[in-house]
Amino acid sequence: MHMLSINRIRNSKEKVIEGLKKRGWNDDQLLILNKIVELDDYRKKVQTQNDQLLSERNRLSKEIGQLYKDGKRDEADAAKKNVEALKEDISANEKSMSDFKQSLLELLYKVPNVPHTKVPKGLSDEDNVVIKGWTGEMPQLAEGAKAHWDLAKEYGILDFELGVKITGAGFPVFRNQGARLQRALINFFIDQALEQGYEEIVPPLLVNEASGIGTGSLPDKEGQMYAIEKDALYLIPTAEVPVTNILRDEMVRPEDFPFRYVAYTQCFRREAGSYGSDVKGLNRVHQFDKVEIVQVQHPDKSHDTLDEMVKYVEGLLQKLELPYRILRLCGGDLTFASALTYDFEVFSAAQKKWLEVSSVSNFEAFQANRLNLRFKDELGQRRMAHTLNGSALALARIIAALLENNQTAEGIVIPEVLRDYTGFDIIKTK
RNA sequence: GGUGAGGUGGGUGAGUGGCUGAAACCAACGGUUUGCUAAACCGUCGUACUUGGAAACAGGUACCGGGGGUUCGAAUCCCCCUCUCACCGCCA
Repeated sequence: MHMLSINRIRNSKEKVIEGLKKRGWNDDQLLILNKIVELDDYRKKVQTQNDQLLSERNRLSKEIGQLYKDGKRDEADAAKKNVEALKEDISANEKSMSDFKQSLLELLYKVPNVPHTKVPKGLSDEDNVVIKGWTGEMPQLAEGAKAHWDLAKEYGILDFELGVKITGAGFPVFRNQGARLQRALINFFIDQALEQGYEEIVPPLLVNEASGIGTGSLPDKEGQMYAIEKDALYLIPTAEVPVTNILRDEMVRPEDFPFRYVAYTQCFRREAGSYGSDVKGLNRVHQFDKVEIVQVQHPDKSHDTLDEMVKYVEGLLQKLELPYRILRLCGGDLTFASALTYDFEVFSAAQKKWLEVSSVSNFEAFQANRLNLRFKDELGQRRMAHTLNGSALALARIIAALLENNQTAEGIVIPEVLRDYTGFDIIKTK
């Protein structure tokens, strides 16, 4: 879990409260904020006290050294007794300080990011606001149009059963033109990002614990990540994890803003507990491909950057000629770390369903607090950088929509922009 | 997997119990000099927490890979962990 800085809770409590209410926090839950400040007050008090004791100990120790040099053994031994008394107090203080810190952290980890003022109130996805709906034509499918899992079979491009045999449910096997379509999309997305000036990254797919904590993927309560216990490593659920950690524990130069990274990776999600029609076919799988964009930006500019990223993702969907809509997530649907998130959904015509294909978020300083990602501003003050990321895009569901929307009597038509990448313009049966 | 050597500030690298928050050099920043550039010279130059202060700043504490221990006192001694490097083994 990421966290809010205590100072933010101290200094702008009203705004924090207002924001958390948007997430549906009630008065009882809000009491946590008071407890946090209270605990921190205690911590400060104890620390100040302890620092004085340590200061005293240091002073006496120096004296003892001097006394020994001067050959005044008796006086030195007497002074030692004094220090020993101090030591008991010190260790008691330290114990209570670490207890305070522990409880403080436990509380802090429960507090999600404060939603941006633009975030609408609401408890569930029903309260998300469509800020841009689809006004164009919807795909006109012939009678008997098939869902992508049936098309997959018919054209021999995607095999779910084979995946079950090799690994288990949720690990589809792409083959033939399906495999090539997948690779074409990856290259198309990366090339598009490169044109925008993103730096391409090929990160590790396994991360250590520190990286998992840095982006808030750990501690992993829901068991969302695949863990390799023997080596204390985790399979990444998204490229966000390794890529955002590039700048963990760094003090960056403000003139280097924005940092812009694009990374294609496979993503692994246990999706524990999910079931039903939502998980059919490519709608939700344990392993999928995704091209992710990550930016690290100056706090004053991060929301402009968010808008820019939203526009960029929108452009991708336009080029793929997919019907899409953009949603601004309400407080209740916002992820724990996000201050403002836009979701992109494409219409998958045969399922008659909107499928989420991208989520673009500004985490503001929430992640940076945990990542310890800072910069020195014009005044020499240290400040937390803002982090943002977005899928651009997640492949599995894009393929689902492409297959369904572009099916014709002749075969599945490949969008214009992808043809140079696929090397064919239609998927046909053998 | 085996053996050996190491992790010190942005970098290189001194430092084997008190005078070391840490030499020196490099980089960086500010300044002097200069027609400009370079050079030279002078100065500044870690982070976190905390106390006082509106602030500039001043004080205190902690930090030399991480954790624990010995000691009046630890970068320095002891234990555990971890990472890096080298060589060997295995291997895409």
